[in-house]
Amino acid sequence: MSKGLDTRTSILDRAAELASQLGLSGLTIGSLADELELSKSGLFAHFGSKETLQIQVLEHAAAEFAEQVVLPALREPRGAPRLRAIFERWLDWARGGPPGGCLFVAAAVELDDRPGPVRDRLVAFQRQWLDVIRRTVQLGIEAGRFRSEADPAQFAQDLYGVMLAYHHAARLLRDPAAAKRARRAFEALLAAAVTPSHAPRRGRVTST
Amino acid sequence: MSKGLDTRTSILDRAAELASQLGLSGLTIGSLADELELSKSGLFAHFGSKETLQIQVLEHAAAEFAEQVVLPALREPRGAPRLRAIFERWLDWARGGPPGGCLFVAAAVELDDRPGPVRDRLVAFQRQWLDVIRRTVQLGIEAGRFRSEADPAQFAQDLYGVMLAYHHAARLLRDPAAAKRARRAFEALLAAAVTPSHAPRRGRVTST
DNA sequence: GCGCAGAACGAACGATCGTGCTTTTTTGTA
DNA sequence: TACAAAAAAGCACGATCGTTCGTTCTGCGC
Repeated sequence: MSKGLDTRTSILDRAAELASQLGLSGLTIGSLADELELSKSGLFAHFGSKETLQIQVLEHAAAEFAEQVVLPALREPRGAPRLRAIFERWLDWARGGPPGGCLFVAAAVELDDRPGPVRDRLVAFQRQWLDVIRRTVQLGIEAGRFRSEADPAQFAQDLYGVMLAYHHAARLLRDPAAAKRARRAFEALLAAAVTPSHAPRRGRVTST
Repeated sequence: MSKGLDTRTSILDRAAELASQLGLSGLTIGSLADELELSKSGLFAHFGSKETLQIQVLEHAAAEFAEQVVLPALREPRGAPRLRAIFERWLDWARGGPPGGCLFVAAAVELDDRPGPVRDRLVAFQRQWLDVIRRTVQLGIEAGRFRSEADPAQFAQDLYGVMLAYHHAARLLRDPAAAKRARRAFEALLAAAVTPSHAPRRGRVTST
């Protein structure tokens, strides 16, 4: 049963790439099969329905996201270092990963009002991820490294905004300064959260 | 030639709604015609191709955006009031407008790597809009209301992030606190930009 | 070597996609 | 009121969509 899993994995790999460019519904079984030099029906048999395929693609991408972003970041010491690791690895994910940008960003906009199990699964993943960010901030507060007035949920939404703005500036507008500005925005966010005694380590962040 | 323009307008109205939910490529001529109780070919004759329809939809939405957001905001006095008007009207647009959220957000993610005239038109619109924000900040600086170190381009990307994060939190996650957090993020952004003598008028923004 | 399960295939299905035609209906005006 | 122009409809096309079915190939335990 190793052969089946092998092709299944390579299907999901390529499917995630395609979906990040064309969306989960723009992803088509026929063209996916062509690219992998499989028959449509042979590929189809692995999943049984397109909806199942879409969910498995999300699942597959989430596993990789956890491996490349979440888990390594959580190994960093709590407080600013861990937050910075989250940000940098997340940025790398959005930058280097698939050619079509982050699959979750594409899926989030595509599914935001299309009810169904695919959307439900995506929402669950996003909530999980925001929870990781929130808990990281909360832990930093409890450790005395972040101000007690800092708001974890606010920080999480703000950080998400930094990443989405990067995605927009870099991918749609092809702005070469997008990453630099994302970093500056993140540092400003972080500087506002750390306690004065743990002043920012990097150069002063004056603008915005 | 009034009748033709009438139906054409109502086609574009409904098409913009549909496209905000299903995307510009998810938008389908057949279903659009059904909803408007037109024949597929009758509707099609107005545009000649689906690509033209997509571009006209963008054009149509951009005109409405200018009318509802840009122009009114530019009538406010320069500096913080104008910036606040931009933000609030933009937020209203994303909130109230079409049932599927902001069409430009959907299109931005959908088209970010699908070259062609539709993408080109969208990029032009987005650049224009970011330019308005940048110039607004720049004018505020020149008027002495914003710090001279403030970075207009940085502010524009950051503000875009606030809006995108709102969109994500409100539309995908159905977070009822999304708008409140977006406002807080905006006020923090603004507070960091205004000159100390023009201190924030609203309550102190401590968190984040 | 035989038999069996899983994997892949080829062909076909109904539906719908965007897009051409030709014909009919509606509209504005002389 | 008649008539040209514009708008809408009707019909058909090739392609592609997701899906189903029966068949063939492949690898592995007995």
